[in-house]
Amino acid sequence: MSSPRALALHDELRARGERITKARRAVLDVLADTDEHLTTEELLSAVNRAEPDVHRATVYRTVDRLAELGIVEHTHLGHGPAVYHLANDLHQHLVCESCGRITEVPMAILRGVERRLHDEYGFTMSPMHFSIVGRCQRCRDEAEHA
Amino acid sequence: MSSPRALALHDELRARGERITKARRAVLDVLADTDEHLTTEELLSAVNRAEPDVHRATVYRTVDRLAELGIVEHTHLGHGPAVYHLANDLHQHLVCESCGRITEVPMAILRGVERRLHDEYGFTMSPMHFSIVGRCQRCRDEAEHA
DNA sequence: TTAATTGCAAAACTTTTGCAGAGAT
DNA sequence: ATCTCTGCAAAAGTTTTGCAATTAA
Repeated sequence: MSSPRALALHDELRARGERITKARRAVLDVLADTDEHLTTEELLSAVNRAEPDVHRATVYRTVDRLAELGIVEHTHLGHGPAVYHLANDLHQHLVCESCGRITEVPMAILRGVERRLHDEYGFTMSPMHFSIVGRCQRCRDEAEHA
Repeated sequence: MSSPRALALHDELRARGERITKARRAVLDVLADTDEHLTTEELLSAVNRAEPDVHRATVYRTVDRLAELGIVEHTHLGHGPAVYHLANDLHQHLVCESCGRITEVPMAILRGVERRLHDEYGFTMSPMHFSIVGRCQRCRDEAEHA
């Protein structure tokens, strides 16, 4: 039931000397199968639908490992737990502090800051780990008409 | 023992109908007295040096209240607890993922992104709540010579 | 075989909450 | 006097860890 995308990841992992277990397979299957950003708790539920015995601690350890390997990334959308997703397709998250809507924007939006931080501060920015908080168009409009 | 800055905040709070208690006084004194960014735990220790009976829960409630009033802000530097500081003097934090060094840069650095997010996405950015993670000059140099 | 990985249970860590009493205005 | 705020204790929510057993390679 693993998608082609998941299968490719299995191969990559094996090539890097990692073991493919039923827990890891299930985690990768879930992540490869969705565009959502999942908390560990959501990930656990989804994994448990396929593999009821996989333990919460294993999910934590698995995403940690996958993160070290650069295969998953996590992001903080706000307070509360981090959300995980596959590491391809990097993008930046805008979170509306009013309605919670999440908008994904290309990393290119940050190129200017990236350049300035590098030139003026010698600081090399990593792909954004945190979201940008603010207010979306719709909520802004609503606020104006109030 | 309250600094002039702290005293001004007492006045502001009273003017806004808030009560000045020994816990709140202590919290404000600590925050007004440092340029550091403190976790609640650090804040608690500092507060307890002056007021040993002030409880952890009260510190949480106090910073929450002060945040609602716009008097303090908190920022996430990385994983782990948030850090609190007085709300004036807004700046953006760069955190080096290698050595942990924190660099403060003026918010102006983000003006370009702010503009693009507004123009292209109708999104109004709030003063940055999250830090920018990356690698500082020194760690970058060290990595190159290895 | 054997070293990595897991399940479990327990703990660690951060934050929140209900409630009765203390305290600021 | 009134109503906010506090201390306490307990719980809730998230993540980590030690260890023995399992399992992929």
